[in-house]
Amino acid sequence: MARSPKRKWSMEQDSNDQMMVRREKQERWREQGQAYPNDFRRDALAGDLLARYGDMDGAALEQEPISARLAGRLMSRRVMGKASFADLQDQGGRIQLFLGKDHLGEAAYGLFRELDLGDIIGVEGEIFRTRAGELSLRVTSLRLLSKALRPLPEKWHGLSDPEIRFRQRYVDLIVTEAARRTFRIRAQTVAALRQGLSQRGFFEAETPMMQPIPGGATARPFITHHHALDMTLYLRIAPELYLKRLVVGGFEQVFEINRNFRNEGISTRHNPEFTMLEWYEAYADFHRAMDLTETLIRSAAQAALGTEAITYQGLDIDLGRPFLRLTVEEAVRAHNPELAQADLRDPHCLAEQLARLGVGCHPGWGWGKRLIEIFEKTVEGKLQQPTFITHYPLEVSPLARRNNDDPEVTDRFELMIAGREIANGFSELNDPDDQAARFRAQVAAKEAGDEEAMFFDADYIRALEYGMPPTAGVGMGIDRLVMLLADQASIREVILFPHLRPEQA
RNA sequence: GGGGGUGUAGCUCAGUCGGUAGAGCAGCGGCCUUUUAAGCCGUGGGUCGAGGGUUCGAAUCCCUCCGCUCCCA
Repeated sequence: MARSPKRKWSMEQDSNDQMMVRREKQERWREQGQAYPNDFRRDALAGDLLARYGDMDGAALEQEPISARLAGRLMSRRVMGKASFADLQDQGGRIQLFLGKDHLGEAAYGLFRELDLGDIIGVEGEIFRTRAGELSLRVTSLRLLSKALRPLPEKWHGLSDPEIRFRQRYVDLIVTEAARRTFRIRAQTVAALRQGLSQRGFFEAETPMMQPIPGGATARPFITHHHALDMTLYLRIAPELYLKRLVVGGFEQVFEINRNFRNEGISTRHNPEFTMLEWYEAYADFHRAMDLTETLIRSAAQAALGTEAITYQGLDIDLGRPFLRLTVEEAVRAHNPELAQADLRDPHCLAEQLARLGVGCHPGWGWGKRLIEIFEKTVEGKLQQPTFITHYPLEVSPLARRNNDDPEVTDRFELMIAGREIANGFSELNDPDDQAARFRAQVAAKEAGDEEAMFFDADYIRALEYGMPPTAGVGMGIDRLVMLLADQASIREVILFPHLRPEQA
């Protein structure tokens, strides 16, 4: 599969006139002594200085000078002969520097004029307010700490090519404030979820990423090989069966936040590796799981955004109001008025409805699978405000507990927000005999050609035979939740290094 | 897999009817001590994604391929 070489990606030969100039400067810098010093120590961050002294007026600052040592990247420059302004960016923000020949001295001012945008520098000086009123640092000494050999993208428009933004995320993070914000939201979301579970007594576990039998979900796995043991291993598609083994073991409230891998297509909503939160709570049912799901999402929004009223792609979504709760059958009937209640369990009526919708109906599908196909086609995308859809058919819920009143459905829910599945949870199936039967049905489906169907996990059955307490569990897609909170349309915007095709053949 | 968009200087983008490549930022050389998309004067920089075709002549028209991107399945 030969690919045409793309000049902007070639690693070794892509030097240009600007890089030549920077390399010459680097060479001169090397000749002057230690070219990559690491003895500069800062004592402040740009954002902290702005927060702390932003309200202090110029006169007060002159009376009681505050000195600071800052380090960061030179992002812009305004040179006016013997005095200049520049912007320094560090992890806490961006602050303006004032560099006057009088304060800096001839030699250091000369060094400043040699600098290039993107260089990493260390500065020392005093806080003051400019004539225009901007809090700035009057620099009294300056050092080059690391030379930028490559020019930065344009200062005003920044980086707009999405391919370069994802491939060279380091450049994107330097120049795109919105990208930095998205990943701050992500970190705060994960931290809030972790804290919310920890403070309720949940135990954080790490279970295998490489599994001999990939379980806990219906998906095609990645396959790998362990050489020393000469055995096939699968990258996990879910941690579920291991976390429930831990519940058997006595960790009655347990959770994990980690990566899952699914060997499926790539789209604006799918990345081959994605982050999942799963938690399990013994002596709870799916109603309790829905309550906790709701609470955790609210606290994540509050932690990351400071509000529960969000806007997603122009749509106002209120996470503060109680989430709606509807059964699958109620939702399907509401959006398919031509179906009567009795039709919902009638495979023939459902097949006719699928045909009307232009969806093919596989002969192996029972009424439950057919009903879910209709749900996904006619309802799912319309559920904009947070809605729990409950009581999924048994056929599509091989790990969920049967409903007491209606053994054809399970005590399961999915949470839909902005037309997308955000979480999936249920009262866990803890009857080992029922679970074994469900696994056998999955194996039959796999043998009939369903690549996504589950394997039979005998050790998991053995674990259940020791007795698992009645338990509720939830899985929450972190990437999709972050997309929602950060108002991003593509999963690539919320994953630091999304999967892309390789740069060169 | 199907359809739409797109690929031109380091970055962001123009490029008319097919006539041999442009701007801003960045760079380089000057001037300039309160600017903030600083300003002014001067100046270098191009495999127009790749390959093929049509043509006297192709960034432009046609074909194939590659990448990115959006929508649909």
